Amino acid sequence: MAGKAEKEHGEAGGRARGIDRLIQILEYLHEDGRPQRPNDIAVGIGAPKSSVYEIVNRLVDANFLEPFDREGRLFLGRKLHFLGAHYLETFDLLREADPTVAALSAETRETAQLCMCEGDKYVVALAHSGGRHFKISSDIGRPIPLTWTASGRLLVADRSENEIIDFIPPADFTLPDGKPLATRKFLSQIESARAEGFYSSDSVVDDYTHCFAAPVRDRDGACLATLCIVAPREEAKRRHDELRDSLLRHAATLTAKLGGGAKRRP
Amino acid sequence: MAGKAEKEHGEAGGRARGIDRLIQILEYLHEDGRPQRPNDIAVGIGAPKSSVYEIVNRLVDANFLEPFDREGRLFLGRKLHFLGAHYLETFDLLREADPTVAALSAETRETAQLCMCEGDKYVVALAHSGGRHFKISSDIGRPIPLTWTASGRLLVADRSENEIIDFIPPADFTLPDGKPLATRKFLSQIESARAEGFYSSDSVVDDYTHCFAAPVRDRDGACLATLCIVAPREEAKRRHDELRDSLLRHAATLTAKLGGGAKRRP
DNA sequence: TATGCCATTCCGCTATACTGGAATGATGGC
DNA sequence: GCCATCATTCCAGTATAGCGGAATGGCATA
Repeated sequence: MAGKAEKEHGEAGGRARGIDRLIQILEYLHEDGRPQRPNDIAVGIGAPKSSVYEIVNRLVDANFLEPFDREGRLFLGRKLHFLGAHYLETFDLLREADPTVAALSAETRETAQLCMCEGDKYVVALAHSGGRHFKISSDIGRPIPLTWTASGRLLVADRSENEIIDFIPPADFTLPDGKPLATRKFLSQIESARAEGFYSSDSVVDDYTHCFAAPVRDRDGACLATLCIVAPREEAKRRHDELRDSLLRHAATLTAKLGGGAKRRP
Repeated sequence: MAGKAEKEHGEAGGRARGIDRLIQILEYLHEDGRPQRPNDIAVGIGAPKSSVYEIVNRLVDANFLEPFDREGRLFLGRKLHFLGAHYLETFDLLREADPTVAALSAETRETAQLCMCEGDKYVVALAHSGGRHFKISSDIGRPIPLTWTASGRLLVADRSENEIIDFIPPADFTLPDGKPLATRKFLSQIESARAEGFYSSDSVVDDYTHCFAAPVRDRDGACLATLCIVAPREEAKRRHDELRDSLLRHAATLTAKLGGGAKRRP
């Protein structure tokens, strides 16, 4: 589960099994983000065309993929939405969190998200855009280095310094602009996040947003996820305290709903 | 694509391919609705245990399945949520409809849904529960005969009588209580729904709700989906006109949004 | 501790799914 | 119209994925 010795499946070498091809195809479309032809997919994942055509047809039959246009492009299918919705209903954290995220977004009129670790990366698990149609970032489920986000500081804050260094891939200490993030600096930011139970910073992914993050804890006090607000920098500065308070209040409510809130784990 | 000569994949006979097993497993968990052990899944879909264990492990690695408890039960995984969310963003109708469904639900304080055809069946594609926590029906994506629902009348109303009879499997003219639905009656209900641009009736699936449905149309006037309200029968009777008007208004807005030139992005 | 039941893992065999490459079809430029 | 280019489908061979069955492990109850 942890992020160390991750066995690679879609590996090079001999022939691959259908299952792995299937997973590759879905993940590829998800990551690439745009509808593609079977041929493009084959090239994209480096698989034989004949195999991809064969599997893709089966996936269309099952509504895991869906025809997108008349040029033969395909994209993720409706069935995935159905399965995903079912997952949400069953998974306590997200089920409970969804109304909270919606309420926070409605109250602040900014984009609100629930973020989590996925392996050694950060992902947005839920998002509600604020009133303005600024285009919700909406990269739900797209993994990003933990180091790039305010939430990341909180998500790793339960670990010791050594564990953190061990946990985060060295490559992730390079920011999107190519500049390095000093380990020492990162650790001290984490220390501050841990102490405050809150962290906020300008996004390093874009040039115009500021992100506020607060931890959502289980009953052992472990940080399961972060609730966060993404706002234009202007707005974030002007309404800093208001947004922070709103965020902290909702995060506390959600933690309470989950039966959490105790201190640290034993 | 239509619902006639559907080639069966998970069929009996020789050995099955992994892809088909995978799809079977996910659909089985979705339909059964509760977390299961690999062994239960194997029995449930009638597949060899060794195969299911093997595939299930791979699916857990890929987060398509997720450990559910410490007794080894598994359920649909987070990745499915991510893929499903991505589908939603890309699919105009659902992306546009989501705020409408939310608004309708908020305004009426009843459960609101967007329903569509899936092959020759009816499915709920989006749902927002009303204020009360009556437990949202929330069978998102679970196929139901079109004949069982108010929405079904509208969803087939674009077809001729012969086409309808041809389209709907004979078995679906049996209602959940085992009684038959007369073809003639069904057709005349459709005629009425078509004329009114609205249909409402008590649910035949349960004994305490009433369902209001209105069409959402594309620019050619075809019924893409229905917007609907599910309310307790008491409430539905008392607030009948109010709920109908609210529904029709939102359905018209949504139709306008889509007809205004909504297009898919390349 | 012994016993029975069931879930899970292990293992060798072989039917077949995946593949490479070639044939066919579609598209667009000239 | 006639190529050139690329997407898609067809096909036969073989590496291997899926299978059955047997071994192991877990967890009760006696």
